[in-house]
Amino acid sequence: MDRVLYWSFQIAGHEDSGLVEKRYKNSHIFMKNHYEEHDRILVALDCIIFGFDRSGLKLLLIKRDFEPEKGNWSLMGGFLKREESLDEAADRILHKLTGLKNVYLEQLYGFGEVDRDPVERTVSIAYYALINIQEHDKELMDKYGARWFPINELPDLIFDHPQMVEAAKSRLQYRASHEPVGFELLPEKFTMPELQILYEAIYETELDKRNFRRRILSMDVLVKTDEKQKKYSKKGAYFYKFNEEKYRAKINNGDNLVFKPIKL
Amino acid sequence: MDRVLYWSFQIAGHEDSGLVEKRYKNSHIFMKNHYEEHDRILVALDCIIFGFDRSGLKLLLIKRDFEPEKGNWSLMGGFLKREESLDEAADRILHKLTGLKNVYLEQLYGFGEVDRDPVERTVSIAYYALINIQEHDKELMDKYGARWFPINELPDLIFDHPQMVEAAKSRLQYRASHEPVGFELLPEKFTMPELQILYEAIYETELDKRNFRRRILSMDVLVKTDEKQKKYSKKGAYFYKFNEEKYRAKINNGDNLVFKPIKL
DNA sequence: TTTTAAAAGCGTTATTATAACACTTATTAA
DNA sequence: TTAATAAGTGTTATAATAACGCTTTTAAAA
Repeated sequence: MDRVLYWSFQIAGHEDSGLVEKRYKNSHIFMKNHYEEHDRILVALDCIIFGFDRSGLKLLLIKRDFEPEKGNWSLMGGFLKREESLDEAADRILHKLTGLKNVYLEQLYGFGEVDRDPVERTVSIAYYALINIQEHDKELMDKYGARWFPINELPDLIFDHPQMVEAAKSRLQYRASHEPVGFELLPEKFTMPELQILYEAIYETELDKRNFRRRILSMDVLVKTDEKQKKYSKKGAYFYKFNEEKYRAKINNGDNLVFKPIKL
Repeated sequence: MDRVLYWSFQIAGHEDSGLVEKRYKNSHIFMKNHYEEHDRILVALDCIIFGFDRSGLKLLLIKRDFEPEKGNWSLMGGFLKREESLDEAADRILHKLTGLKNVYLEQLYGFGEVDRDPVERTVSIAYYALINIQEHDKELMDKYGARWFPINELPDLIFDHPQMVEAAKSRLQYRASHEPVGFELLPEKFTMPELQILYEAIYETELDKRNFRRRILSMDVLVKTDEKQKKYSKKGAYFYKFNEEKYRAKINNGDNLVFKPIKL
C-alpha cells in the first residue's frame, strides 16, 4: 500500500507542476476549476505494422513481456508521455521496435472501451505503419521477441488488438485505392508480378494481369529498368522503379491520379 | 496552492482505488510497476455537428463559457470520464447540447499536439455527428449559446478546432460516397431538389439534375409520396421517403449499393 | 383572363472506363 | 531438343458516366 501511495503523490506532483507552468495568459481560479475536476487517464499507442514479401502481406507482432497477458502475442505499443504529441509517440514506439525513422505511419482509430485493458482504464490510439520488410533491424526484433506473421495466419492477440488489425486492414484497402502504397511496402526495385501480388493481398482478391499492368502503367509513374529479377521464373521479370517526382508533379497538377487497379 | 494539493490527493485516491479493484488475475508487483510509471492525461472529446437546411450545410457551434478563450466560438466538447467509453462520452456530450439520443455519431480522429490546449496537456478525440436540424432542443441550445453557422461562413474557432472541422468535412464526403447520409441529415420527407442541394453542399460541386435523379432512383431505396412541397416553387416538388428496410435488405444481399452520385 | 416567371421533371446520345478473354515469348533444367 | 514455368502482350464487349435542352406545372403579375 505504501508503494501505491508514494506513486500517487508523484503523479499529483507532475500534474500540478504542469498546470502551474502552463498557466494561461487570462488564467484565473474558475478556469483552473474547470480543468481540475476531470479524470486523467492513461493514453496508450499501438502500432499495426504491415510488411510485404512475395508470399503476401505480413504483420509484425511481439511477445508481450509484462503482465497481464505476459508471453502472449500483441501489437507493439507504449504509453503517451506528457511532453510528446500522439504522432511523436507513435514514431518513438515504432522506432524502438524496428530501428526505422521516417516510416509511413498514420493514425487509425482511438479505442476506448472501459474494460479494454483489465489493469487500468486506458485509451489506446492505434496507428498503422507500412514498412519495407528488408530494412528493419533484426537485433531489435530479437530483443522484443518479434515475428512476422502472414496476415491470414495471425495468432490470438491480446485485448482488442484483433479489432485494431481489422480496422487497419480496411484502412489499408482504402489508402491503396487512393494512393500508391506499394512504394512504402516494396523495395526500391520491384517487378510487376510482385506489385500485383501486393495489391491482390491488400484487396484479398485475384486480378487480371493484363488489366492490372495496363492500369498501373497508364498512370505513368513507373520507370522500367533493364535489369531482370530471375529468382522466380526462368524468363525473368523486369524490375521497375517508382518515379516519385513525376508522381508529386501529377498530384500537384491536380491530376486525379487514383492508384486503384480494381473497384472495391 | 492548498487547492491544488487537495485536488491532487483526490485524483491519486481515484487512480488507486481503480487499480486495486481491477487488479488482474495474474497480477503481481511487476505489472503494477509497468503501468504506474506512465503519465495520466486529460482526454477530451469534441463534436463536429452537421446539420442541413435548404440553404446548405451547417455546423453547430457554442460560445465557450470558461477560460481560456471564454466567449469565443468552439466545438461542443467535454472530458472523458474514467467509467465511460469514448463512444459513450461523445454521446453524452452531444446529448447535453442537442437533447438528442441515437444520433449518427462517428469517431473522426485523435488530436494530440502537445500545446493544443494551452492550460494543460489534453488529447482530444473528435467525433462528428449528423443531425436533423429540425429535431433538436432549442432551449438547450440557448443554454449553451449555440448557433448554426453555414459551413462556409464559420467564425474563428479556438485551438485546433478548425483542423477538426476540415477533417470532418472530408470524412463526410467519404461517407456520402459509400452510404446514404441524406437520411440522417434530412427530415423524414424530402424532395429531390433538396437531396441534390445536400450532395452539392457535401461535395462542394454542382451536379446535373437529370443524372443525379437517375442515379439516386436507380438504387431503388426511395419511395415517392403523392404529397408535394410547394414552399420553394410554383409547380411544387414531390416528397420522397427513404425505404430503410429495402436499403438494409440490399446491403445484406451483398448488393454493392454505393450512394455516390458523382466521382470525387 | 392571359401572360410571365421560376423551378420541377423528364430521355437520348456520346464518351470513357471497366471487364473478359488466350496465345506467344524467354529461359532454364531435364 | 524438348518440356516446363512464369512473363509478357491486344482486342472486343459491356457498363458506367457525362453532356445536353425542352416541356410541365402553377402562382403571381399584368
